Amino acid sequence: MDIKSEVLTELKNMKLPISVSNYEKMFVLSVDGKNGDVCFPCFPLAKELKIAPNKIAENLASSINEQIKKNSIIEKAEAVNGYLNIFAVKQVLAQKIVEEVLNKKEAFGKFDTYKGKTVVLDYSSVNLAKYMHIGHLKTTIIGLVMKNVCEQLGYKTVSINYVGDYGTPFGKMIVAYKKWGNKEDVEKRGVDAVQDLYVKFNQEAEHDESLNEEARLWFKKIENGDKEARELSNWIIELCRGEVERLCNELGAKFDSWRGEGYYTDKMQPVIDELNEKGLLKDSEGAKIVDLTEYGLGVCLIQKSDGTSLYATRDLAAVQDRYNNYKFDVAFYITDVAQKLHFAQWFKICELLNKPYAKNLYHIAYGRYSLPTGKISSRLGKQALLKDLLEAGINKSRAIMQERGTKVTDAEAVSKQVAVGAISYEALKYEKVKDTVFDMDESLNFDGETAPYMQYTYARCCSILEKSGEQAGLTNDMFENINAEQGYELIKLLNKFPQTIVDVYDKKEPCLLIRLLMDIASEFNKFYTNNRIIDNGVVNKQNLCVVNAVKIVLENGFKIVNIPAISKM
RNA sequence: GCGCCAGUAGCUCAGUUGGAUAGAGCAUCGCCCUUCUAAGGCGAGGGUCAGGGGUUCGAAUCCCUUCUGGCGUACCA
Repeated sequence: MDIKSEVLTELKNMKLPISVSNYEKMFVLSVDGKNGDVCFPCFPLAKELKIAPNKIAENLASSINEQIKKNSIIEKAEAVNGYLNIFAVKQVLAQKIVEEVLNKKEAFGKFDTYKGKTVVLDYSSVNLAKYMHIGHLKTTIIGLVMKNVCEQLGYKTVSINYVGDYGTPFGKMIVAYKKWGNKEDVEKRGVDAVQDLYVKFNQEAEHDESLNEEARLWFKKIENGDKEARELSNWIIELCRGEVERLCNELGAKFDSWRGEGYYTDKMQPVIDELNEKGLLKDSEGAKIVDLTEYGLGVCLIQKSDGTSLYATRDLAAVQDRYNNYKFDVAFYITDVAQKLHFAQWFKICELLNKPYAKNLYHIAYGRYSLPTGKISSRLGKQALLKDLLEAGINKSRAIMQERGTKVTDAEAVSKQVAVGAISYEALKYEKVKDTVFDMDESLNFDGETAPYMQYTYARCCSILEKSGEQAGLTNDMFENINAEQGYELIKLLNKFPQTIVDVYDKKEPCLLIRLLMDIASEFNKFYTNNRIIDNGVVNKQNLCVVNAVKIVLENGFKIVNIPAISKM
C-alpha cells in the first residue's frame, strides 16, 4: 500500500491553511518512526506566507487534529522544528499491510506492468578460453537478478549467454596448442590443460610479439573457414562450454540460449554492407570504421586492416538476429564498466541505421573486481576462480553446521545453498558501479550483514511456523494488540518490498532489494528477541501473523536475488 | 591531454534524489542461551562526509575548482 497517498487523500478532504494538492511532492515518508509516518517540511512556505515555519506547522497540525474523523488512517499530527509530522494509526496500517502480504503470498511484489512485452538479457557471456573467476561473477548474478526482476514486472524474458567462442583468443589457443600442447593431455585434463596453455601463451607473448601475429593469422583462418582451424577451435570450445555451463547451473543461472559469437561468422558481411549503403562506413588506415566523433564517441572500428571482424561488428549482427528471433521490446547488456564506450558506440550506430530497437538497448555497467595483489588477469594463472569460491563456501558452511551439532538431515545440500547465497550476496551487496577488492575471507564471512544471516532469519521464521502447529489465518481481532513499538517498523519495511522491485528495475540497481531484505531480516531479529511468538505452548496469533508475513516476503525476495531459502539450517 | 566513474568511522559500505542529532556490518572491549535456531540480540568507543569556494531557510547530496584512485581513449573482448 502507498502510505503517503493514503494520508494525502485524507488531507485533501480537510480544510487546511494550505492547499495540499499544490505541495504533494513535498510530503515525504518519515525517516525515523518517532517523527511519524509522513512529514512535511514547512520552511519553503515561510517566505511566501510570511509566517515562521514552525507556526505554519503548528497551524496545520492543529487544523488536521481538529478534523480527524472516526475511521481515519491518521492518528494525529505534530509540529516539531518547522516540520509537520503525521502519524498513522499503527494498528490499522499494520493490519492492512500484513493482510495484503498474507493474501497475495508469492504474488506480493508481482506486477503486470510489462505484460506481453519481451526483454532480452545478455549476461555472463564469458570467454570460453578462460576459467570463470571472480571477474565474471557480477555479470552472471546481476544479469540473473535483472531477469528475475523483469519477470516480476510481467516481462517475458530471454536470457542469453553470448559466450566468447570466437576472436583472436582462439587464434592464441591454437598457436599455444600447436606449440606446447598435446591431444592426450587436453582430453585428459580438459579445461585445466586449456587454461595452462592460455597462460603459457600470454607469458611467452610478453617477449615474443610474433606469437600474437601468428594468433591473428589463425583467427583469420577460423573466420575464413579453414578446416584445421575450425576443427581445433570447435574442439576447445566444446571442452570449455561444458565446464562453464556446469558452473552456471550450480549458481542457479540457466540460459535460454548459448548462442555465442562464433554463430555470427557469416552474418557480419550484411552488417558491413548495410553500413556501407547508408554511407556510414569509412576507410581509415587500411581498416573500416564508423566515425562518431561528432557525437563525442570517437571512432568505432568495424573491420580490421587484415579484413577480420571485431566485437562491435558481431554485436551489431547479434542484435539484429535477436530482434528477428524474439522481437524484443528492450534488451539489456550486463558487462563491466570498461566496455561503456563500446556499447555507446554501437548503440549509436543502430540509431544512425534507424533500427526500430535503437532506443531500447541498455548497457548495465558494473564496477570491476581486483585482488589485494592487483588486477585480475587470466594470463597470470588461476586466480580467484568461481569454482574455488563455491567449494570454499560449501566447506565452511559444512564445518559450521558440524560444529553446531546440526540436526539438518541433508547437510550437504544446505551447505551448498549457503555457499550459493554467499556468492550471490557478494555480487549484489554494493552499489554496482563500485570497484571492489575481492577478499575470499570477507565474502565467506557468515556473521553480521551476510547472506547466511538472512537465510538464518528465514529458517527461524519457518521453525516458529512449524512449531506453532497452525497457519496464521486472518481474523480481525488479531491485530488489536500488535506490538506497535517493534512490530510496526518491521511491517512498514515489508510494505516497501513491491516498490523496491520497481526501483531495482528503473535504476538497474539490484543492491536496493538485497539491502531491503537485509533490513527486514535485521528488524525481524529484534522483533524476535523482544517478542515471544510461542510462550509456554501458547501461540500469540498476532505475532505469528507477522512472522508469516516476514517469511513470505523473504522468500519472494530471496528468489529474486538468488539466495536459496532454507527452512532448516 | 581529453572523457566517464568513484572518494563518508581503523576496514567494507548505507544514506530514500536538498531536510530533523550522518547510520550499519566487520574489527576491538563489555553484557545476554533452564523458554520459539546464539550463523542471534544489547551496549561502548570510533567522523574535518578528500580539500577549498559557491547556491539555499537548510548541502554528504546541486554548481565551480583542486587533489587522489579506477576505467576508457582504432585494429583485444
